[in-house]
Amino acid sequence: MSTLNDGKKKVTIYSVAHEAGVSLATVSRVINDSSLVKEETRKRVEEAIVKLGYRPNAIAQGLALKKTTTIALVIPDSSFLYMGKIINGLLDVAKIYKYNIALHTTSSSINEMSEIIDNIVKSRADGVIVYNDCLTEQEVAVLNSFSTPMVYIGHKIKADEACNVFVDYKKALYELTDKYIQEGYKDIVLIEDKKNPMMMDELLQGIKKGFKKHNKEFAGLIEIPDNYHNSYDYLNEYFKDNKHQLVITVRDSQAMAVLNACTENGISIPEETDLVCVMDSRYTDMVRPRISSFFIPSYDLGALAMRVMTKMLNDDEVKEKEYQLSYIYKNKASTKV
Amino acid sequence: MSTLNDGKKKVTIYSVAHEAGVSLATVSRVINDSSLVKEETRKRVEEAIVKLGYRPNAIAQGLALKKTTTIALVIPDSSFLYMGKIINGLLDVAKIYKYNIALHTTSSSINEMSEIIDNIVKSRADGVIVYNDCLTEQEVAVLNSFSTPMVYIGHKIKADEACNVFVDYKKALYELTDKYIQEGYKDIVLIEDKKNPMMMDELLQGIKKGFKKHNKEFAGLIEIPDNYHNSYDYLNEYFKDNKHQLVITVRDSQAMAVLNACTENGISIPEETDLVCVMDSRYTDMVRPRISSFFIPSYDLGALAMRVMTKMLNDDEVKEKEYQLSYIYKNKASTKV
DNA sequence: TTGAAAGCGCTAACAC
DNA sequence: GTGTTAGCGCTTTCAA
Repeated sequence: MSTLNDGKKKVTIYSVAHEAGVSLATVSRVINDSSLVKEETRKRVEEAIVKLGYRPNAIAQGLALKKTTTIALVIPDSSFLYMGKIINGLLDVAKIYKYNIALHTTSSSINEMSEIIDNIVKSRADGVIVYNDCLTEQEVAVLNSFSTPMVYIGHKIKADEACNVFVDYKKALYELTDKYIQEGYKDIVLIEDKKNPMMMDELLQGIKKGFKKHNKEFAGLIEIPDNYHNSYDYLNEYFKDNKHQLVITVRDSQAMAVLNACTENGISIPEETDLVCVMDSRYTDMVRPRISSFFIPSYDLGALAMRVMTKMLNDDEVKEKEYQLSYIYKNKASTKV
Repeated sequence: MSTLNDGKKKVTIYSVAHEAGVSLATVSRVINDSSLVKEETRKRVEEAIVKLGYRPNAIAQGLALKKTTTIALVIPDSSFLYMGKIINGLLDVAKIYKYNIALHTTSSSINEMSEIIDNIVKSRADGVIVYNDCLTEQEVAVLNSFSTPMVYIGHKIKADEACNVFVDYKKALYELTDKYIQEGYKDIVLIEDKKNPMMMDELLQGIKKGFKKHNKEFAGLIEIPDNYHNSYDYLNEYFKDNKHQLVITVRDSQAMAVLNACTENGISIPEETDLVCVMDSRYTDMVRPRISSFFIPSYDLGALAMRVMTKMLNDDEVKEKEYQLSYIYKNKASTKV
């Protein structure tokens, strides 16, 4: 009977103004908490708003104010297990500051990346938060030319306009390597992770530095296929003829592939081989033996990134550009040292 | 020296029109691929666009066209491991149709949920894709009153205006239960997952139906604490005095908790107890023994949801409202049957 | 304390 | 083919 919610009633600021018998300017003042509105008028307007079920149109506000209160987030399309915590951190503080998050994922195609940038620019996001390798210098330049504030998660970047939120993986691996060499370990290998080239680079640097300190040279980088099943098959063959004192992997799935391949080839962990997974995940605690790993504060990485972003958006000049968070090494059952 | 990228040059459709010596209407026609533009003019405009680095302002377009080409996605803030694949599927087809995704996560607080809805309405998303339990009927009603197209992922909902994309978990569990009872199993238990009440309900219905078929009554629902560590501790105690023929869990972490707790209490899987994890994940293949599970087509669930959404946005009337995807049972090393 | 009016950048009739 | 103009829904001076 009633036509209240029937058709697509478009309630605008005009409808409210009309209903309340005021001008649209006054309504605008009310919804923006401007103080210069008589209490009585405010009440009338608020009633009209409720009565009509009015919600300000953020798009129109965006046009008028030249800001969208949305932040673009660019992440790789692969591992949501790791990105998940970052996203949670990010969204939690985005909520506090009333920012929306537009999610963009990158697959490897380079062509596609410029489309994403284009998209972000068109959508006039107030800022961009980018994970690691996702952007090239060129793309950063495009963003900069539109003076879009940017924060990088995961590693340091040189771009003038960008802030960085990161963990010092180089240091982590340096310390680990150093410790192991001091314990007399000689045969240390690192399993490559093709999905994280930048991070790999840092890890390698850390290990090399550790070796150099002891006047040795690192030559233990092992390339394996991409996904779990392929890499497991590969390693299953590999460990038929090879054995190492310490194996370091980047992600949990690689560590588990090593664990399974070793076990099935009669190499016991940690008795014969120590195993360390750089990036912690809950699953490293679920397998047996539990896998030693670094706790990476992913949630905080995300939360901090967003916090820094709001800072850039509000303060004109952000003094601090680099924010380093620290890891914690968790010694578990897969290592003797 | 040059001021090209220096200040925040705001290049609008006017700048381009001026640069090309045409009216803004013509520029609009060019960027919208309207055919009625002389080739020569088009070229001139395109050059001006490149020269000035012009990108249409999606916000202004949104205002003029009354659509934003963004879809709001509402998911629980917990497991990105499972949501990850759904998101990937969703984003892949969103890219094809040039839609943006605004990500919203819900924590349990009810208060907060209405804020999210408010936010979505204000942002004038063209549509909303919601995972499972995330919305109450009331909230659906609000969305409907703004005639926002909606698709639900994960289970059937009765809302008139919404489409559903789902997997029939009830049937899956019914079949599983039936098979096991036929094999003579009597002592079957289901571990509760508090994070997925709706899904739990379906699973329970399926099991009960299976029991009823054999004139039995199911009474094996086990409540355990929420996260992995607590539930592992709990189960470690539990399996000191208990043993079952078949244990069913919802997620991989629960299955692994059961696996570890059983093993550490001398209950061997699958010799003494069969273990099934309903929701497949790569990790169920990484532990030993590999855990039997259902393959859930998460990626397709996401992709289909987005596809259905574009359909709703383009066709006025969508005939098909329910889209069922099928699971595949994967019999692995944790089960004898 | 309130209202009138000029944008914000773009699309879409409607003219020419 | 191309230009003119009236919105889209809101914010924000500037007057009153």
